[in-house]
Amino acid sequence: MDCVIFGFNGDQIHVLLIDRENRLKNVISEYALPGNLIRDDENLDMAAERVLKELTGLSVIYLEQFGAFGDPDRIKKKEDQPWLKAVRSIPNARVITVGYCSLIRMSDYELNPSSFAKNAKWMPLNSIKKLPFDHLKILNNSIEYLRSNTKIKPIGYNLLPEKFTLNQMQKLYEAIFDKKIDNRNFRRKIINLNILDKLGEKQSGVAHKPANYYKFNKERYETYLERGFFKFEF
Amino acid sequence: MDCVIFGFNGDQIHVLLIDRENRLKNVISEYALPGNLIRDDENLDMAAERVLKELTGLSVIYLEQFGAFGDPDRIKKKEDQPWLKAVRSIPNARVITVGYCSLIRMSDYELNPSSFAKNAKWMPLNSIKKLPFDHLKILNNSIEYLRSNTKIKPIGYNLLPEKFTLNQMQKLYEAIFDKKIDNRNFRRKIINLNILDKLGEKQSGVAHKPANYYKFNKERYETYLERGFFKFEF
DNA sequence: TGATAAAGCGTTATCATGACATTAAGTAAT
DNA sequence: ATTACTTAATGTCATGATAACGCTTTATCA
Repeated sequence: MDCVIFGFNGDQIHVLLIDRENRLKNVISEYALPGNLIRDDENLDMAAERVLKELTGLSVIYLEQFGAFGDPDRIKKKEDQPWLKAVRSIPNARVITVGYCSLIRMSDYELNPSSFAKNAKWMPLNSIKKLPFDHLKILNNSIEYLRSNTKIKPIGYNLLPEKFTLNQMQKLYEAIFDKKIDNRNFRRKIINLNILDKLGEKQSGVAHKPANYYKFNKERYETYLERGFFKFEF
Repeated sequence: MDCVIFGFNGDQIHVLLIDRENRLKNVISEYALPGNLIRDDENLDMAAERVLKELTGLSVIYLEQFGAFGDPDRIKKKEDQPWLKAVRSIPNARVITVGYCSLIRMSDYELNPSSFAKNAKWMPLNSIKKLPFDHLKILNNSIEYLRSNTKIKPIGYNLLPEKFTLNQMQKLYEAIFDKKIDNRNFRRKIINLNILDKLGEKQSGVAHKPANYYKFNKERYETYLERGFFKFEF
């Protein structure tokens, strides 16, 4: 069970990683996706929730399964052995993992790592070049999943602040798809979905024309999702 | 590891099931998705291929993973116990399964079931109301996967006969989406994809205007897939 | 030779898309 | 008070895709 948690801070996509360092047992500092074994009495969704909570302190997140990974040699890299020996009762047992991912707004969640993981931290997606096991592959698959999913349903509901400006939302899309989007076309498309409410409020204290705040209309957003709808691209 | 193999006979979608009957060990006749345990030395894709081959005799099929299933009680149904006791060394061990699916043309494959499964047979999708374990859930998930996938890439390449008429192809789409499609619009859209070659040949022996045969142009079809493309609906 | 059955063609109105430039509304500096 | 600066916000047009729809063609069969 491994979790890929994407966070957005208004500018960049980040991924939540934990440090597996364990000095007592001679495991050097290294960041990895939060993951652990599944227990016999829980289903996969529950396991994902529990593992994430235990390792990072995060809870009440909607997690989605995006794939299973089971190369026999995924835990055979030399540098991963000390950690396996330190924490697993059968260090070299075959392990198949199921990947779960989620999107959250970074500012909403305080990170409360348990003692198991010495640290949990946000890493900018672009700066992640190396991860233990097959975590890089898992991460890449989750990004692919995220992107293709975003084409099917509008995101942002779990990712943007309660109230936000259209330009913030646009930046989120630009971050996910890693490209510029025309702002007039973006606005037209989003507005026409009719799932946002324009609040009376405006930004204040900014040295330029203040933007209007919007929020998701929960009811219409959910109706929209239920209907199933497609073609959501830029 | 469970496999959902969809077949098309020109009219209806079928699913490949195996009969788990085992008289020696007191297991009564019942059809299930072909599935078995994963071995320690194979990856998931290989396991899916092997399991399918062993249970049904089918090989060289492109299998795609569509999900993992792991409710703790998925193997706890009373009526599934005799079979588990008959074939598993630890009958009540927790089992998580990974689902793979594929599409084939029924006429291409002779079914050569091994001794393990007394019989493999094609069942019309619509007539499947009950399956052991959580196989019904797995089947439903695979259909969902199939449909949403079909929106992203044109199918038929693995499913239609070598040469086929546009109306056959349309029937395939109608079967998958379970709805009528306007034939003029269907033709226009498919033709414009430019991945089919019109053969000179026509049907013969039919009591009406004979249809032209088409076939996939492998090269253009693959170029098309590589580019990645979206919006394939009716 | 006429009935029947499916194949196959073409038009039109509507809608979504992408490309593109200017004005509006605030703060900050002088 | 004026000007500079920065981001928000808006409108149009040409193009391409889509859905809805009716009629003609080509074969077999009676």
